[in-house]
Amino acid sequence: MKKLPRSFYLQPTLVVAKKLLGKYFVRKIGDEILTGKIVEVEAYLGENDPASHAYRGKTKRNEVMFMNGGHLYVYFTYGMHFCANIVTEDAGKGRAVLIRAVEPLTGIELMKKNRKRIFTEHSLINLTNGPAKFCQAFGIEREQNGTDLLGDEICLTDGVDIPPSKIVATTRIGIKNGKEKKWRFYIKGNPLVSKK
DNA sequence: CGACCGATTGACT
DNA sequence: GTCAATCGGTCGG
Repeated sequence: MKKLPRSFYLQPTLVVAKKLLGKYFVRKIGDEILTGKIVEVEAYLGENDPASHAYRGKTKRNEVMFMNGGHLYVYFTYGMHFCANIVTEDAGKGRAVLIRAVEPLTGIELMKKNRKRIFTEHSLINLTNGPAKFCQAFGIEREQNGTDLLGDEICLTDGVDIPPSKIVATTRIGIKNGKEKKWRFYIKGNPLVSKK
């Protein structure tokens, strides 16, 4: 599986968001390799987007969003959860794509261990079908904020091709401002897409 | 400095 | 369906 080059992340954010569907998110923890196929994302367009953390400019919290594309922006919210974003475009833009859900492929036992909830049955639905669940399963916390996705710890690789007819565009979840924009994308019919 | 609230989740009526 | 958990960022006084 080929690692995505820097140039992939420097494309326009909405293009990257759609192309991220079907790509593999790879996270190395010691000898274990966790892999998940990205099935749901949301785009946040920096200074033009009132829902984005970068809307009011660069701060200590969101400075990673203003690095050049191909870095990981991790933020803490609701006093207990982490969410992970893929930074896009050139430095200074403050744009990123939130990973909302992935389909577990490898390292599933470790993902289960990382999640507090106990998974008895065959169903893996609740393992990674939400932005904070995905972070928990993949062990992504404050420490991973700013990680370069061209390094060894975390990277993205070519996954499977998703034809445009399988991509659904709809409004984003859990925000108040800018909620009319259809900047949430997911793979049609995939059972791991988060619901609401 | 204090009040409010969030790119959420899971437990409970 | 409702709601608490839990804390750091942001905004108003």
